[in-house]
Amino acid sequence: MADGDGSPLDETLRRWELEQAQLKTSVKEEDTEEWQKNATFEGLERVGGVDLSYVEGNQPQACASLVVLSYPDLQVLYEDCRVVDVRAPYVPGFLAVREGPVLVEAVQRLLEQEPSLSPQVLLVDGNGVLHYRGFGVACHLGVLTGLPCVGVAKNLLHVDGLAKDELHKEQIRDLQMGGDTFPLMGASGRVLGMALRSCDKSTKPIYVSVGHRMSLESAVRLVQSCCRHRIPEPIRQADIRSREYLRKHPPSPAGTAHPGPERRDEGTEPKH
DNA sequence: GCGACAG
DNA sequence: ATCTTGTCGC
Repeated sequence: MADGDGSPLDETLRRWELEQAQLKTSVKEEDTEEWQKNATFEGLERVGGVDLSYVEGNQPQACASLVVLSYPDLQVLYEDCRVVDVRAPYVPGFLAVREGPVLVEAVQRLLEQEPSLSPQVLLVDGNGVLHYRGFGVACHLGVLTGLPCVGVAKNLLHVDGLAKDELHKEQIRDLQMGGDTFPLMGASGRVLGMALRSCDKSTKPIYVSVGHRMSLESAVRLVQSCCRHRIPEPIRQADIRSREYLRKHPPSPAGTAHPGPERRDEGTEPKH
């Protein structure tokens, strides 16, 4: 994206790029799970979802949430919400740098503490290979957790010629019912993902792309089978619960780091 | 050159 | 991402 002019920001972006490129290199042949091979996903029992909720716009504190739902009935089996520090800023193309670390931690906690509840696949809020460098947050999480991952974005990332142009809008209008899709083919000719009308109610599609250890076809079918609303239930629950958790456990403003539950003063200014 | 740009 | 009121529909 940016040409190197030597600015500190540029340096940082280049470093992030290299780190991600390194991770991408470690991706091996797409090995898939047994349950992906049959049309009804027999053998699939647990689907995970992750999301972050923020306080205002740029506070370091956020709530990271990981939920695991039963499949196919989509009942919550596991929930983990906690306030975390998010250091990196949001930079389009580098969402994984911002949200990846805390989400990986959440997954690893589950794998260690409740392995029997481990998700067999993870739905991620963001893109997979539908990404500037073919390595979105869903790929990133997949590599670092080893779990099959699917990227689910609520908005189209403009990459490889894809854009919300007239053609795109027309294709959206042609989506008649829940389950309808159209491929997202970049100028390179490669299919980077699928636009999916996830339910009858909403006319705005979601954008599904491969994250890790799964085919696009399976990914789309899986996501659609998890949709009671526009957003697939695992991600939706993670979103709802992280937001609720923040509301109930408001992080202290700034600098007031450690749990300082007590404040004596009622007003800002001591009256004299 | 400017703008567009997952969350 | 987050801030917002009402409103339409099952």
